[in-house]
Amino acid sequence: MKVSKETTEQNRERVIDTAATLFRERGIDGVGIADLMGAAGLTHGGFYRQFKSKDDLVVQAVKRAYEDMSADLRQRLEASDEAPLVTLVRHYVSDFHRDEPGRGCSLTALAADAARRDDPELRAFFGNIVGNYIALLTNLMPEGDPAERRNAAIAVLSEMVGSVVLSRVVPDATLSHEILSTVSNDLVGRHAS
Amino acid sequence: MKVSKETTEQNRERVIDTAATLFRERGIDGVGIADLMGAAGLTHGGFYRQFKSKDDLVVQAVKRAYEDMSADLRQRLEASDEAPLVTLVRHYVSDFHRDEPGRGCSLTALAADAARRDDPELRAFFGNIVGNYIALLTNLMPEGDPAERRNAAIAVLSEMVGSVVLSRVVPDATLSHEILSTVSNDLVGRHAS
DNA sequence: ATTATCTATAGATCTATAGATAATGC
DNA sequence: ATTATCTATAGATCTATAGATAATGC
Repeated sequence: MKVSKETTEQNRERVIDTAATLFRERGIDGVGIADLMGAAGLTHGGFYRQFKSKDDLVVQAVKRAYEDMSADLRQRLEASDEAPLVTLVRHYVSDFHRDEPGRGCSLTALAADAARRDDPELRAFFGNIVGNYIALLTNLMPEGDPAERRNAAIAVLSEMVGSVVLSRVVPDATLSHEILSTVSNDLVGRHAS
Repeated sequence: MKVSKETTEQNRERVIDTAATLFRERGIDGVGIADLMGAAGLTHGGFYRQFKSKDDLVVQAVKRAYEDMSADLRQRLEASDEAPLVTLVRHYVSDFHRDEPGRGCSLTALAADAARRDDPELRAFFGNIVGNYIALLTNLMPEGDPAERRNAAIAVLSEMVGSVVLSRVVPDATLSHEILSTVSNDLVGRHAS
């Protein structure tokens, strides 16, 4: 039952990847250790040699989710001919993002969950995510002095996050899509360079 | 141990009120039946004479939360001299709302939770909440044709909800407050009549 | 010999039900 | 007699731990 160091590391990485997806899909309380380890092809007993606790995994999974989302975003921005802000908004505020929470932004999938937890490390990392998005959007703002651009970035991030949260809870497909397309067009129209 | 019909009804109402608060504070999975009944001054065995299931209570608690929030909002709008949109935004996008999720809007506290549940009645009611907020905000828009006002309403609601969700997860008090004051000023400045 | 993973289980939850109890309301 | 609430408990989770097992890596 022992396994090579390389396989051990792969197993651990696979558990983190699986958790990053499942937590975003089902919420933190919606994923048990046995569930998770089963989904990663292991049994639950091995978990506590890989991680100190469930909270420990949660932090690592949220970090992984953010890294993956950031890398995906970077690729999309490099591959696109449009203004980066337009590419970002069109991708974030989309039916795709709504329907694929497990591959999407933790701010839409897990922020409300995380806000209720008092784990300082988790909360600090969410603070970093928010700060990084604000910094990114501030840089992408086409006009205004630095303070104006930061304010615009905060407004845009709030609108992006809110629209995805609302679109996910609304069961009527027409209204759900209307929210996303309206916000996407509003942001692109208001801030396109 | 039996109790008068009047007291019975009071007890039931108190359980719903307690649930409306606790679910918003701790999330739906964060409140057990025993917890809830204890907080309402009863024992957990009585729960299933009052409600068909936990899901049944969840729907009623979210409805109660919405009714209470709506009544409070109506009072504030009536009592205020400012433009209703300004009063609404200043109240919704505020440190008070951030710090009192148990008395606030379910869209900020529970929408992400609810989006993961497949209870059609719960989802339908969240759809109604979103639809009602959009209708209210559409009416409060100072200018534009109906389609423009509806689009603006959707954008404003998204920004309101997003700002409160973000402010709650950010542990740094300065950044958290900055998000709320920036969004509040942005919305008031952009849409004040 | 070491150790990654396994099986098994402890102890604490959780939702839900069963049956006892005691006060209301016919 | 009816019934709202109580105590007690079933059965299914959940996080976490203990000890067995078997393959790696010295």
